[in-house]
Amino acid sequence: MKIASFNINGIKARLPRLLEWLDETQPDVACLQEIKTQDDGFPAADFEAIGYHAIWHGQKSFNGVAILARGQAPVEMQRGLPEMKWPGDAADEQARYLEAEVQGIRICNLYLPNGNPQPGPKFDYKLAWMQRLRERCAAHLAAEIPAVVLGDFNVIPTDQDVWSAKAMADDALMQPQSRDGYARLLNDGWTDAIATLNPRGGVWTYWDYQAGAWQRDHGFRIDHLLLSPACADRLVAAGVDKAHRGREKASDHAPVWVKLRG
DNA sequence: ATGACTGACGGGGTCAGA
Repeated sequence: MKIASFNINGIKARLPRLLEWLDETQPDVACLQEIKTQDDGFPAADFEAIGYHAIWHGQKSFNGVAILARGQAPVEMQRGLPEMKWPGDAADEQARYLEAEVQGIRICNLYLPNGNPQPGPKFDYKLAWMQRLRERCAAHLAAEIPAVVLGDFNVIPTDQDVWSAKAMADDALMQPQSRDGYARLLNDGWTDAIATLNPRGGVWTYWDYQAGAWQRDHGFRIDHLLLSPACADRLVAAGVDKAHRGREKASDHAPVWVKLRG
C-alpha cells in the first residue's frame, strides 16, 4: 500500500501536474495540502475520471486539505482539529486538518501553520496547533489505531534537514519550540518514515521559488510521514518524488510517499 | 540584502507563503 502527501500550492494552478503525478506514481492514498479553494471549487470530477475518490476541506484563497483514494471512497473521521481539553480552546477556523479511514488505516492529513514571523501571534498559533495535534495523535496511539499522520508540518526537524542552518536560523520552521513540538510527537511513539530510512539527513522536500533555490539545491525537509507502531512494522520504503519539483509550473514542494507491506 | 518568485482574488495591487 502506497500512501503519499503533496503540498500542491493551489489546486487550480496545479491540476494538470497533479493528474500527471497521480497517473505516473499511482498512490493508493494521496493527501493534498494548500488546495487554496472553497469547497465548491474542488475538481472532484477530474479525479473521479482517473479512478480516485476524494474528500476535501477547503476555504477561500488559503490553506485547504484533501484526501484521495484509488478505487474506494475515504471514510471521513474528522474535519478540522477538534476542540481540546484546556479552557478557551475552540475548534479550528482554518482548513488545515482532515482525517479518514482507508483500508483499515487511519489517514491523518495536516497542513501545520507556518508560524512566521516569530515571535508573534502567528508563531503562538503554530505552537498551540502542534499541541492540539499531539493530543489527537496520542489518542490514536492509546487506542492502538493503525495510523499514518502526514502532510506539511512546516518543521525542519534537525540541522541535517536543511541546506543551511545558518541561513534559516531565525525562521519559525526551525526554532527550538517548533522542533520540540515535533520531537514530542516522535517520543510519543510515531516513526518518521523518511528519517528512519535516511539517517544521515540531506533529504529535501521543499525548494523556494526565489533566489534560484531549486537550481542550487537550497532546500529543506518539512513534509513528513509519521507511522504508528503497527504501520512502522509494515514499512518497506519511503521517498521523495524530487523530479516533479523541476517540471514546468511545479509546486514549491515535492511529493513524499511511504510503502507499507500488504 | 527592506531583495528575489508564485498563487488567489480580481481585474490592480495586496496578502500569504516558507
